[in-house]
This record gives sequence, structure tokens and C-alpha cells, in this order.
Amino acid sequence: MNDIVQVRQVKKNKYKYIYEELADKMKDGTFQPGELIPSENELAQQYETSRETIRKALTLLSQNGYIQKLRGKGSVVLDTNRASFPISGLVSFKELADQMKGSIKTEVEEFNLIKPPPFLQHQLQCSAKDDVWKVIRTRTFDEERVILDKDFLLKKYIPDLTEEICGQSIYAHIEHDLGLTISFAKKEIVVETCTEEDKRYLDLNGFLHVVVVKNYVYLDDASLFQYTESRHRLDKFRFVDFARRHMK
Amino acid sequence: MNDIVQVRQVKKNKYKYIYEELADKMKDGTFQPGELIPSENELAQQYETSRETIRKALTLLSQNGYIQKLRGKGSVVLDTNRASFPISGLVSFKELADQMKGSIKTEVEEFNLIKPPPFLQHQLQCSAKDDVWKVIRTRTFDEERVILDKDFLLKKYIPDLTEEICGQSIYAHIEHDLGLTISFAKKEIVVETCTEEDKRYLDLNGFLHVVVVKNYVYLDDASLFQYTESRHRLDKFRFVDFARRHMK
DNA sequence: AAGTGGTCTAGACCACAGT
DNA sequence: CTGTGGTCTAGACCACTTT
Repeated sequence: MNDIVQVRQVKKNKYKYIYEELADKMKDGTFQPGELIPSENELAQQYETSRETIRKALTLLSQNGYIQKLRGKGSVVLDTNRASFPISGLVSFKELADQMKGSIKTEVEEFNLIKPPPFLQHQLQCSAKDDVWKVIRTRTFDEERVILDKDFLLKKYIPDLTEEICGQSIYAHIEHDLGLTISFAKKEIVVETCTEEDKRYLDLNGFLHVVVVKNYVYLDDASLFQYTESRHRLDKFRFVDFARRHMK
Repeated sequence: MNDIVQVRQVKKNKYKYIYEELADKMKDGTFQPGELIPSENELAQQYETSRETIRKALTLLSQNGYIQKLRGKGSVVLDTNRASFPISGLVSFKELADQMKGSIKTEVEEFNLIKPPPFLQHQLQCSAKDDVWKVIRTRTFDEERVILDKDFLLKKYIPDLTEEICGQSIYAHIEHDLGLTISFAKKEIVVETCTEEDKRYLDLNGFLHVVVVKNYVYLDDASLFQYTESRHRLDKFRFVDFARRHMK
């Protein structure tokens, strides 16, 4: 059964398959930083496909920081010190934690179904009558609670949520169990003075401020379904990004 | 003469021209958030071009947060509160400042040609013999110096730099005067304890930490030519981003 | 001159929405 | 069923780099 899915994956989305195969070769060192990968024409022959399809794969690699295309020369593998640049775009805490070595624990501190107060109606663009899941979790690194995650999810999109799911990964539930697709997010990073809640739930070590990452998350039909605040102790915050200059 | 350039621009890079025309229509309200823009086939007819070319333009719009494509339905205009989401990707201070209302002043505090100490050789991946421009500037909002920018640029790429250029925009000089193209950057955001330098140059108002944005900037031949640290007073820092979930 | 990536075309078939 | 976006093809011409 799985084989059929595999075959389907290969037949459909040829360019994604090629993208992943080439990305793997950069990650495992088959292609070294500074080297040129085979030309588009060569790749088109190797994969028995058209050049435009190869170009779609290479464009993706370029957008994700794997290669730089050099006109007249070829495509050079970038030195993406992948260890320190795991992130680009959306990343949930669980995905992030999977790539870190220190042991990380997640604790669900609060789990309720609420009616949104005005500020939340604004954040989630919903009405006072919508039901909203409110989830508060702490993230513990090295025995210290350094991140406070406050999630607000619209029940109309996520009907069934349990405390147990929140202890694992909410995103996995949404994408695997519900079959929804998270498509894009608007992110804002600011620094705020600690609240009483921060002091109650975090081991602040005397810090008076937290870095707050506010995330507005959208499904692939462009509906806003989640607002998240991730509150980090100053000294444990780090954000990395690969950014290509698009058009001006 | 300008007309010829214009015509060339239209003839070449048709998809960029279409991208910009459509983006303008969303910015000026011709297309309203929630509306569907004309279908790909319609646009192909309107612009007398092929559908693939239209799709390149729409893909760009999608990547930059202007639209969401809905299979079977069309492309819907996103509510990108553009005022608060001017940024995605690389932005120099000048570009940012242009979009802000408060009066902003730039002061060049230091301007030297130096031999890079070891830590800088590492950051810029250069040797002890390379010449490096060191530029320190403060940014003043509302009579307070709240940002300290430390720029290090390799002289081999930027041979001529003056204090006056630094007072304006270094990027403008690079792209317009030198004809180089800035292509991508790796960005890291962390919080650090204030240094003596921070205290000397900034009006810290008692804050003990600064938000530090470290930027590694590359030209379009993939050469690293600049390392920048932008040090922000906590309460004046803000970073916004639009992020699309690429493939997993 | 030959090879590279960048752009563009005119078609084709598919999966999916709404009718 | 029609119209939508998603994928793919086989070719073409261009600008650029290298030999």
C-alpha cells in the first residue's frame, strides 16, 4: 500500500521529488559547498524530464538557500552550515526541538475552551460567539522553564483537541489527523515587559523582559485559524533566517 | 532614452512587469482583500502572453504575501495590512526608514579602513590581509539614539566608500553606483548584554540588554561581502515577516 | 563557438470547485 | 459539465561566461 503511495509521489510532483533528492545530496555531502551541481540540461537528461521541470526544482533549492544560480556558469552549492540554519519559514516548536540536542520537555499548564475577549476577537478576526481553544504550555530546557507558549485556536477549524495532543504537537494533529494544510503565517517579534503570568510560569532568573513572537497562522484556504504568542526568556531566544532579496 | 529603457523593461522580464502591475493594483486598492483577481487564462489574454508567464508573476505575488491561490477557485487577494508588514526578506535601514513617519537621523560615528581581527576574519571568511571598511552609525528616532549599526565591508568588493555615502545609504551606493546586486542574506536575531560601546553611543534609558540582528550579506555571485550588526534598544525593536510554508 | 542559466511559448493532461 | 489552478513538455531565443 505504501509502495503505491510512493509511486504516486514520484509520478506526480516530479519537481518536488527532484528537489528532495538534490537537497538530500547536499545534506549528506554528496554535493559539497562551492561545487557546481550538474547543469540543467544534464539533470533533465538524468531525470528524463524537461528543463523547465528541473528549473522548478532548482528554484526551490535556491529559495531555501541550498544553491545559488550563476548565469553562464551553473548552480553552486552554498555553505549552509545547516546545523545553525535549520529554520526558514514556519517552524513549530516540536519541529525545532527535534533538531536540538538538549532535552526539552513540554508541560501543558492550562487547557480550556473559551469565548474570546475583545482583544482576541481582533487577533483571530472572529466574533464573540466563536469557541476558541486556549492552551498554555511551558517549554523546559536543562531543567529551566524558558519559553511560555500561549495558543489560541478557532474550534470551528479544530473541533477536537485534547490535553494529550497539546502535550505532543498541535501541528501534527492538524496536518496528519485532520488533513488540513498550514499554508502561511505572519510573524512579529518584539520585546515586552514581563507579565505576572510570565513570572508565574517561567524561571526568569531576574530578567525583566521577554522576547515575544506573535504568530498569525493561516490554512491553505487563506483562513486564519490560530494566534500564538511564544514568550522567550531573553538569554534563550534565537531566531535565524535565510532571506533572498526578491524584487524591489 | 528613458523610454527605450522602459520599453526594454517591458519586453524583457514580462512576468516581473506583470507582477509589479498587479502588486500596484493591490496596494492602491483596485483589487480589494478577499476578492478574486482575474483567472490565469484571463490574465494571459489581457497581457497577450502565455499562461506559464502569468503563473510566474502570480507565484511571486504569492511568495510575497499578496495573494493566496485556491485550486479550482482562483487567486484571492490577502489582507496584508501593508502598513504593518512592509518587510519580508532583506531590508536596509534606509528602505525601512523611508516607510516610517517619525523623523529619523543617521549619524556616522566611526569610519575606518581596518585589518580584520580574528573574529571578523571568521565572520567575513577573509584573511588577515584583506582590507575591511568599518562603519559605525547611530540611528535617532524622536531625539533618541536607539539603534547602533556596525558594518564591516570587504574593500575588494567596495573599493570606494566615503563618510558621506555612509550618511546616506550604503546599499544604494552598492547597487546604483557600483552596479552590484545584493542577492541573499543569513540573519540571526539574539539578545545580548549591553557593551560599553552600546552605552557610549546609545540612549539606553536604563535598559541592560540590546536586541542584536546579525546579518551576513551576499552578492549574486554568492560572495560574502558584508557583515552587519544592528543593535536595537529593547523597547524600539520590531521585526515582522511573512512566511510561507515551503515543502517539508 | 559552446555551454550555462533566464525567459517565453503553445500546447497538454490532471485534480479540484461550483454549477 | 465548465472553469480554475497544478504540473509537465519540447522547443525557442536571449545574455552571459568560458574556452
